[in-house]
Amino acid sequence: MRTAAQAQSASGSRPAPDHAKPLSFAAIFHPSAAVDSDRASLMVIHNRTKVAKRSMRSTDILGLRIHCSSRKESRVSEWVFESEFERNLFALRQEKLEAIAALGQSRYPNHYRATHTIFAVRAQWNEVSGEALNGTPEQPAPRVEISVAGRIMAIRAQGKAGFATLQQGGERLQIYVRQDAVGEAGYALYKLLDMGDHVGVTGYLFRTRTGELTIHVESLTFLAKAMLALPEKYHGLSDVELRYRQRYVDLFANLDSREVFVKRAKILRAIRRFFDSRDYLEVETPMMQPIAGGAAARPFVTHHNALDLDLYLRIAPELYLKRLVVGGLDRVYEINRNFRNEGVSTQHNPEFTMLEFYQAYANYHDLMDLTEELIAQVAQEVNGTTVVEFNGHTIDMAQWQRLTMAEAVRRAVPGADLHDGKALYALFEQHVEHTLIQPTLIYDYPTEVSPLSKAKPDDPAHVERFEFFIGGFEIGNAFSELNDPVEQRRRFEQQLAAREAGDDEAHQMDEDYVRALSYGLPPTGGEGIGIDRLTMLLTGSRSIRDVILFPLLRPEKHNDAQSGEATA
RNA sequence: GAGCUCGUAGCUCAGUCGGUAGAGCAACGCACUUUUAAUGCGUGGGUCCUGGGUUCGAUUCCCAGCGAGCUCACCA
Repeated sequence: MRTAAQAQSASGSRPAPDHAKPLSFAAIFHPSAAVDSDRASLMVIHNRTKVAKRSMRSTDILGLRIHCSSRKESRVSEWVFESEFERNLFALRQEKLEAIAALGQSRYPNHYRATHTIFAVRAQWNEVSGEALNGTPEQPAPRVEISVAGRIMAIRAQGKAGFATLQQGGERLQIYVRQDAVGEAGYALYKLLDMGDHVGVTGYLFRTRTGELTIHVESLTFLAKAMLALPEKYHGLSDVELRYRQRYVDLFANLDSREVFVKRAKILRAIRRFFDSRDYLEVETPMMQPIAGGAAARPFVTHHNALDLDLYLRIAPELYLKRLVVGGLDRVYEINRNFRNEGVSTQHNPEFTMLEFYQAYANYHDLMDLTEELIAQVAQEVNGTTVVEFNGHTIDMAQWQRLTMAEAVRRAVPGADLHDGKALYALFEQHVEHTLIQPTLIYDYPTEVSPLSKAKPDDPAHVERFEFFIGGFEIGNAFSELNDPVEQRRRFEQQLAAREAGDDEAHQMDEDYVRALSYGLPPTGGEGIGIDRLTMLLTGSRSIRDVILFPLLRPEKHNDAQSGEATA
């Protein structure tokens, strides 16, 4: 209901109401969608006294109801505004916007041309002294004229002058606005500004008596208004649910949060550089697949209407990437989303980002070397060091340990039976995995637990497979790929039997994949690395939701509609 | 899916041994031309998550629901 209304108003096609209705968000945001007198009535809410405000809640103004607090009659507003406080604030800011327009400023200007980003200003003048910038009364320094734009994150007015802090590009810079420099209209504009507003300023750089680099503003341009209140300026937004649901607020209110996603982008860039420089080809394979293969997991199902075809969101790109190697793309990698219809936790999100790469003529030993190099190099590029702090541990992403699974289990569980593959793997998961804080490669997995891996030539009980662990959880999984089509078909048939026995995570038969292998897959090594988890490590984030911009949450329910039905 | 914890102003948090609530920031008004969590004085703002129960009375106690966090299980 909410989304439909918003979509309609956003498209501008919503017809004007044919009779007076409670003032809606759409009406405020798209004045053309509201009758003119709706706007006029907004203007009335000015200089309210307590008495005036109270009476306004239940009184018609100009024959139109404002409904400041009549929640049940104003459902659309109810969806948008959290409270009467917000509703009033929005209306008040709307008036300020009109007052700003009356000063000759555009309400929502189309552009602003700054000469510098705040980052650039800091880069160039952060170390320049106050003497050099300000000069002396006898010998003033030549002025550094610049203009920057940003969001107001702090504002302090003091009579006929004031300071504000602009934030842009994750950096902050103070501005100083005084009436005798910007004029009466300019200062009137300054006084109409609120925390969260966007402005552009032109002026010259100086340092205050406390030494802070500041723009002495000579021209102030209004750019956009914040119609809602910002989070508390000292603590920021700390409610984790709000941070995830309203990431747009989290990102500008908590610069640490922003930094995580900047780093995430750097990680992706570093990975691409790493593989590009080794002649890997970046590819994109289907996210919607008729058969969800390449991993053991429950898929999401969707439907293509025109083809009347059920499709699965992919649980892995693996089988398509190996088809490409059959096709002669010897080195391929893909960084993209996988979808698994399973639980959520601090380490699991239903959609997550996976790097997978395949290299013809390589085996798992080659991939071990490549992995250690990749992780160390990415850490170095992103953090400038290979050492990270994670969950109270100091981890060096360049110091690796390699152990066979049998050896790892033997150390943790003396006297354990190392010959039963499934039991060995269970012991590993139970006793070893969470202890692998420092980067560790575990190799030579039991064949029983590795259906897609190639057996060791001299030891059919083990396969050429490794996983690697950092911070106590798995980051990647790699093996020499099974490329015998007869063996592959046999394993699919085993999976099919398991599926019929009720295992809905067992692989489906993929005839076309077997056919691809039948054309000849060269000996190939392949690996998958969880990008979200790697990002957690490199940013010190303890939850996967802290490294995913919009993690999956249950939609918020608005209680008056829901609870009414529930109790009926 | 199970267990534990949490839900009070826009935000960050107190508090009520059961008698319908407070602070700081934010907002509004006034003062203030080098402040920076500006300051001073004043004002407004709350279905204390929702529903039910116990009670003279529930934001507080009990039950259920919704949402979130953590841990465990499955999984990467």
